[in-house]
Amino acid sequence: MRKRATIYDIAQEAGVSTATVTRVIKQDPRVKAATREKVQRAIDANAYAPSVTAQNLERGSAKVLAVVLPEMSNLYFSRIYNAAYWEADANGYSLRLFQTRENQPISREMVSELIRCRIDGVLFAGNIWSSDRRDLNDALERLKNYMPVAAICPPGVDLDCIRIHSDLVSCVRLPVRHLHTLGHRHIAFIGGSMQTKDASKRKYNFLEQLRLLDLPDDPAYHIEAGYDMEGGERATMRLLSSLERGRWPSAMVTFNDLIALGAMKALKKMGLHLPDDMAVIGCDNQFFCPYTDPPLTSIDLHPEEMAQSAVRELLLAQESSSQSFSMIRDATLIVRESCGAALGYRKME
Amino acid sequence: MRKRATIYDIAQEAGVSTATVTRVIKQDPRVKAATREKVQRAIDANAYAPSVTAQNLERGSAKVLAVVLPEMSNLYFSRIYNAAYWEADANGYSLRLFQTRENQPISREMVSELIRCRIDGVLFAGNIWSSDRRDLNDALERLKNYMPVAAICPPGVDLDCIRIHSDLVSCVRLPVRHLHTLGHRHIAFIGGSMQTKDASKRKYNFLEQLRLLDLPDDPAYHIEAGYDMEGGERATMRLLSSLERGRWPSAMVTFNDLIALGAMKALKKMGLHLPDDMAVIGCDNQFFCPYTDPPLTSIDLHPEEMAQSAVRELLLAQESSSQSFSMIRDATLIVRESCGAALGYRKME
DNA sequence: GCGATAAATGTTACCGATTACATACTCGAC
DNA sequence: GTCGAGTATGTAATCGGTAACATTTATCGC
Repeated sequence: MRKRATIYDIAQEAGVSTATVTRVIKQDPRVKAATREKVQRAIDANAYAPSVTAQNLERGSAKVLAVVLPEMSNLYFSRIYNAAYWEADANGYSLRLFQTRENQPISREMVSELIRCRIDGVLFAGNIWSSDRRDLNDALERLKNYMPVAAICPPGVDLDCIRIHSDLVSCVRLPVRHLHTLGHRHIAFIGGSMQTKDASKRKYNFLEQLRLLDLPDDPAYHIEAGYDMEGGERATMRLLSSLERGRWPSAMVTFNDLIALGAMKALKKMGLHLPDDMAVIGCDNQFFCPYTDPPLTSIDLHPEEMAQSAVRELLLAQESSSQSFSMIRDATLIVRESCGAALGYRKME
Repeated sequence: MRKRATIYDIAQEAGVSTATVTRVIKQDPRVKAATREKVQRAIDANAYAPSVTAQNLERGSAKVLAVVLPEMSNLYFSRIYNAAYWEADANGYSLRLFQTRENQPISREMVSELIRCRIDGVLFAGNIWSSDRRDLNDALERLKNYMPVAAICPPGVDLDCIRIHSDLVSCVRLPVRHLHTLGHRHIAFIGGSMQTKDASKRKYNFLEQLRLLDLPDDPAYHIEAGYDMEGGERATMRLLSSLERGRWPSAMVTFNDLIALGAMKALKKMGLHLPDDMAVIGCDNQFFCPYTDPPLTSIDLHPEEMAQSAVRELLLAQESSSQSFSMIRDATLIVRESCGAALGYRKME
C-alpha cells in the first residue's frame, strides 16, 4: 500500500505552510495565482486528498446519518434504505446501515455504537416497536441526548421523537372498501403477529371497517401469520381447514405481499381459482405484484417518501433542536386482477 | 444536544491523567484497583464513550470496508450485502455501502471518495464490468495504491485484484443438462444484454452445452432481455412471435429469476401451460421461487458464500500485501416444478 | 534504612486536518 | 523614505484520543 501524502508533505513540497494548502483546497480567493499553482502541482503530483477522518475530528461531526433496519430480506426495507441514502447523499451526508438480527430489536450495544460513532441522526424502521416499552424508551432517551431520532412507525406509537406514520387506517380501509364495492361480504384478515403494534392496529382498524360497512365479523376470519410467504401459506391452510367449505370467506386482506403470495399458493393447492373463488389483496406493492398469477392488487405505503421526509426532518432537527414532528403519509390502492376488479368481475351472494 | 464528555473531562473529574483513563478503558491490568474504580465512576457518571473519529485518526484506519453495488432493487445484491455485513462485523469492521446509480459504473468521484475516506478494502459486485475497459483499469489501479480490492465477477474477467467468480459454466450447464435429461431438445436462452461480460459469457457457454449434447441450435433461440421482469416478458413475446408455433422451443433457460418471472407471465398470456407446454429455469434462487406458479426451478450461485470469501480475503490482504487471489464458487441446481421434473414429467418428441 | 527493582501513574508528541491570529510583504500617497 | 492599508502567508492551538517514554511511588532483600 502506498503511503498517503499528508497536508504537511504537500506544504513542504510546495514550500508553503499547511494553512496555504488548505486555502488552495478550499478555493480561498486570497492566494496569489503563482502560489496556488505551485500548491496545486504538489497536490496533483502526490494524488493528495485530505483525510476525511481528520476533517471529521476537527469539524466535530462526520456528517453521517444512520438507519436501523431488520435484515433486508424484505424489499420494503431496501426501498426505505435507498430513498434515505439518496436524500442524505443530496445533502452532503452519508448513510450508515445498522442491521438488527432477526427480530432482535435495538440492543444496548447498538445504542452505544451509534453514540460512539458520533452519528448525526438516526432513523428507525421496522419491527422494533414490539420490544419492551421500557427498554425502547430508555434507548430512545439515551440517544436523544446526542442526536435527533426519527422513526417510521404505526400511528399511535407515542414515541417522543420525529415520527413518520404509515397510514394504517387507509391501508386496511382501502382494501376492505374495495372488496365491499366488488360485492364481497365475507372478508378475512391474515395479519402478522398480534404481539406487534403494527399488526394489532391493523386488525383493530379492520374490525372497525367491517362494522362501518355493516359486514359480518366471524372471529375465525382473523388469523395471525408469520411475516413471510410460509407464514401466509400456513395461516391460509389453517383458516380454510378450520371452517367447513360453506363458511369460507370470499376475500382475504393480508398484512403484506409476502403473506399474500403464500396465501395464493395455499389457495391454489386447495383447488381454488383466483379471483373467482377467492379475492386476495396484499400490502406494500412489491416489485413482483404485477407478476403473480393473477397479478396482485396491493397497497402502496410509499416508503420512499416516508424515508425522504424522515431524513429531511432529521437534518432540520440538527439546528432547530425541536424534535417533535409527526406526519402521516396516506396509502394508495393499486388495483390489479387478484380481486377481479380489472376484469369487471363482481361477487354475487 | 448534550455536550459530550471528552477523555480530558473524565481525567480531570477522576483526578488522574488521560493515559490512565485510556488504560482503564483498554482494561490494562497495571492500574490499581482503587484508581480503576475512581475512573470508572467518572466514566459512568458522564456516560463517557471514546470518540470513534479520534480513535480512527490515531489508529490511521477507520476499520471500514466498502461494498459497491448497483441500487438494491434486486435481492441478489442484498444477499451479497448482508453476508458481507455480518462477516465484516464478526471481524470488528463495519461495512459502508456505496450505490451506483442505475447502470452507471464506478465513477471517478466514487473512487476519490473511497480513497478520501480511508476505506480499508473494497468489494465490487454487479454490473460494472461492462464499463469501458480503460476506465475500469484506471480506477482499479488508483484504488489498489491504497486498499485491497476484490470483485465478484464472471470468470474470465481478468482484473488484477482479488476475484471471486461465480460459476458461469455450471450456471448454464446445469439447467441445459437438466432439461436434456427431461427429454427437451429445443432449448432457448433468454439472456441479459450482450454488452455485458456476464451475459455474453453465459450465452457462449450455452451454445457450448448444446454442441456437447448434440442439441440443435436455432439462432432465433437466443435472445437479449433487460434484467427485470418486463425485460423477460418482452423478450419472450418477441421470441414466440418471431417463430411459427411449430418451431417454438419446449424449454427456456433464463438469465435470472426476474426474467423468468416475466417470461412465465408472457407464456401464460399466450395460453401456454407450464410446465407441460414450456419448461422454464431461472437463476439466483430468489426467495419467491417456491411461490411462483408453478414453483420455479433455479440455480443458486451462493452469493452469501462469495461475499463472505471476498471479505475474508480483503482482510487477509491487508497484511499479506499479496492481492492476487481467485476462486470460483460452483453453482447448485434447485429443482422445483417449472420443468416438470418433480412431477415425474418427461418430454417426448 | 538503603539501593534495586517493579508497579503505578504522568507527560507529551503525534495522528491530519482547520482556523484565529500574527506577521510579512506590496504599493501608493505624502 | 516612511506610514498605513491592504494583501498574502505563516504560526500555533485545537479537535479527542493513544502510547512511547519519563517519572514517581511501592516493595523487597539484605
